[in-house]
Amino acid sequence: MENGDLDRTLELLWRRTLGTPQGRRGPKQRVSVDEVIRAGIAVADEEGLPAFSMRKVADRLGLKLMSVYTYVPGRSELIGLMVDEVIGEVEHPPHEGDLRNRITGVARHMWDEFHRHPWLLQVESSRPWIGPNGSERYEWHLAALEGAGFTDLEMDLVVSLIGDFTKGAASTSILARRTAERSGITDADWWAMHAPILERVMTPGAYPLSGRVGTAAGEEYNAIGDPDRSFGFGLERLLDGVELLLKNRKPRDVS
Amino acid sequence: MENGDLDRTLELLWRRTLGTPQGRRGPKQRVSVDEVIRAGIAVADEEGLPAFSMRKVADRLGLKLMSVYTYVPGRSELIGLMVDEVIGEVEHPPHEGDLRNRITGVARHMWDEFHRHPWLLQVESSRPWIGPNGSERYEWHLAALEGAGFTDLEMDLVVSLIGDFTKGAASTSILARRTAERSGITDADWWAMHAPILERVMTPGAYPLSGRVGTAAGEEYNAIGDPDRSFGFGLERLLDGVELLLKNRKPRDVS
DNA sequence: CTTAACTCCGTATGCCTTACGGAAATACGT
DNA sequence: ACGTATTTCCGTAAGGCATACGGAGTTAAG
Repeated sequence: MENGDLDRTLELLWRRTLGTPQGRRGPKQRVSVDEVIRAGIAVADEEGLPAFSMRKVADRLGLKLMSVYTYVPGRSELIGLMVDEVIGEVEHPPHEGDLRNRITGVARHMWDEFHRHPWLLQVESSRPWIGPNGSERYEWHLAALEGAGFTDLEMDLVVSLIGDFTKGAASTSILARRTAERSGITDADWWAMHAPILERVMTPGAYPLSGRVGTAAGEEYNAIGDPDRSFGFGLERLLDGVELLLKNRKPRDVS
Repeated sequence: MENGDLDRTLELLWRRTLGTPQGRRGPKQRVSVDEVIRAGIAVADEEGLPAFSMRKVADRLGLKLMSVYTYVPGRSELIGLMVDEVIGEVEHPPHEGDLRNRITGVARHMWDEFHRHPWLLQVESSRPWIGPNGSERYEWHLAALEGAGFTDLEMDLVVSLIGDFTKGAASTSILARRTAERSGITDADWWAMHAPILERVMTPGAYPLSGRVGTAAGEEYNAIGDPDRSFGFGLERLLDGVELLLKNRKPRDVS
């Protein structure tokens, strides 16, 4: 990616023309960049990022492979456009209630988004493509915390904390769902296949806690785990911890 | 993967022979399964999982591509073996001190492991291959919580919480590191390339909080973020939250 | 009505996994 | 001692992938 592609991709993201206003000669484009982006999202929704290919996008648009490259510079830039598009899909509702409510809203918003488009978890991006919807998202996250008593730095740290935890939890949840779908094997079947072999191979009594806790969890969940419940439980602990940070400080401010 | 591969892979993981004790005829194997696993780890360490290929493993061993398949059933099974091998690399120290100390130890142990072998984050696995080192790891995680006053179910939930958060935070950290290494561009340079374009494209004053907090964070970190610090900060909040769960219950037990 | 600009796409390069089958090497059974 | 079953190593081929490059055809500007 050289500078030309950077300019080009930011133009596409912000739907603005910065350089030469693009000549009008030559054949009309058969589809629009938006259609390319939406086709890309459809492919990724259905098959995940590893199976996402430029050819499949082309097929879906009725174009041949190489024509797609006249709309977007390349695969990774298209993915950047898809991400920003998807962030803009659902309105960011105004924040309401106390801090606890606000943060819960932010975390669940992310959680739902990951489940709507699981491939978001497979996009490897520090240094994201900065688009209008991503920018609005960060602003919305910060707005949830504004006025609660955090320093600016703490606001950034808390946003990271929510994001990291939600990302980790969602990734567990989505992996479990995808594994079940793709393999066509339930957790119970999977365990039934492993148990007899493992019994022969493990030293009996070697893992007492795992046995006890694993059994308790297995009976409660009827599965290896319950990702929704883990997310809910973790979020409550996390909120307790964040509230405590403010409680421990506020008395000093008052005195 | 059919049942033959499951048996075979569990045999390899636990270094045990379950079925027929394998005949001794034919040419000797030129390398050992352990060498294959170590070669795989070396490739993954250097290039990451997406670039990890059976051919590169073969090259490193002085074998031709297809010979590797006489040692392990396939790519994903080899990755399973690599994961368990890597988990066994560093001893699990006995847990010491109070709950806070113990959980911190567990979380930092995971954090370090992810940084030692970043490709662990790219292994997509609910339903992991169950090997001896992974089993010992789960037992060790639970042992950190045993006796603190959790129910069995809570023990499982707290382990998930630590894991999810650490995974999310480590993934941010490693992505930042890898991006910097691969691109050869610092965060500052990256921002210097974007800023002038974004200024032209964003409505001025559209993102007041982002501007304020982003500037504060940028000045503090001299980078987009400080993943180590985020991890430390998040872990403290999380520990506060987990401790609170016990504090709120213990008085009832006493009364 | 020429020509510049643009779209669409064929081809080629160089990756990847893994199914299949053949050749060579080895040790067991007799 | 010798045939034969077994095993290893590997060549080939099928069916994927991104993208560089250049050519053919289409359209609008001058």
